[in-house]
Amino acid sequence: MTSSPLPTTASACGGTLASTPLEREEAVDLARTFKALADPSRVRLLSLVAAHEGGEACVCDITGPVGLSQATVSHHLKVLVEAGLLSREQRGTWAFYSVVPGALDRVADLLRTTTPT
Amino acid sequence: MTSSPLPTTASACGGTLASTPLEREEAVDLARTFKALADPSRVRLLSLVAAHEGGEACVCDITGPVGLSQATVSHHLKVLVEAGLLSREQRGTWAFYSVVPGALDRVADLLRTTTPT
DNA sequence: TCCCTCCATCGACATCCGTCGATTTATCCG
DNA sequence: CGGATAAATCGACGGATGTCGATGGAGGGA
Repeated sequence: MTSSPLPTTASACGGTLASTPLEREEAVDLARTFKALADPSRVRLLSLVAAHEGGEACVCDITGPVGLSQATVSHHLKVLVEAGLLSREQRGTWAFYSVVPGALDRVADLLRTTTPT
Repeated sequence: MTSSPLPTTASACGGTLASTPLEREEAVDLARTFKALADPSRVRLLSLVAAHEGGEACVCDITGPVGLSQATVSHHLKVLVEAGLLSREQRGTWAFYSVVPGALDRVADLLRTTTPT
């Protein structure tokens, strides 16, 4: 089981990163998400998928623009999927990736220090 | 100079990660910030400093709770400072670290997909 | 059936990164 | 000055990670 979706521990407690000292486990969860975003290629891939027509893109759509080999792109997309940031849908020969709705916002909420009423 | 503060490129254009395909340089900037957050120890240190009395803490305050050697804590704090997330103030023999106001919120804004009016 | 396209996986390689003990630097106090 | 405390830096080591070419496997079309 490699599934390690977005961290809900801290957010479930209503706490943000800055409000309470995180426990070791919470910190590991949070860092796992940031680790997925901690690579220029992945950040770029994420934005390319998000900005692509229909909000989804297949590997061949983005291999060119990002300037990486197909193997590397596949690898990065897998990392983003396992982080719960992208979702994958197989359609015929193609694999379409799209941003998981609300995923980025959930991460943003954990960082916010000013709690909007 | 190792100073590489928070990325303003994307935010200056009013664009978030998901709105427009990022250029290579913007992606590198963004990833640099995420890289600083991509380690459980650093995430934990950040929250410990933020939650500490007065919003600041010296190295000796947090070395115990985080369970790492003094050298490692110093190293992580330096990374967080260079990422623009923490600030350092020398006071006597002690070095006090505190969260840079608005730094985390600025990162959160880059992730947000729903643009608040 | 045969082949072509799309993509995931594998194996390998170089580099980066987290961690530590030891040392150095800086500051304060008697 | 001399000793003690706080923290940064150094050097080293093991493990994680990004990248690639090559291979494999699944679909679709002629």
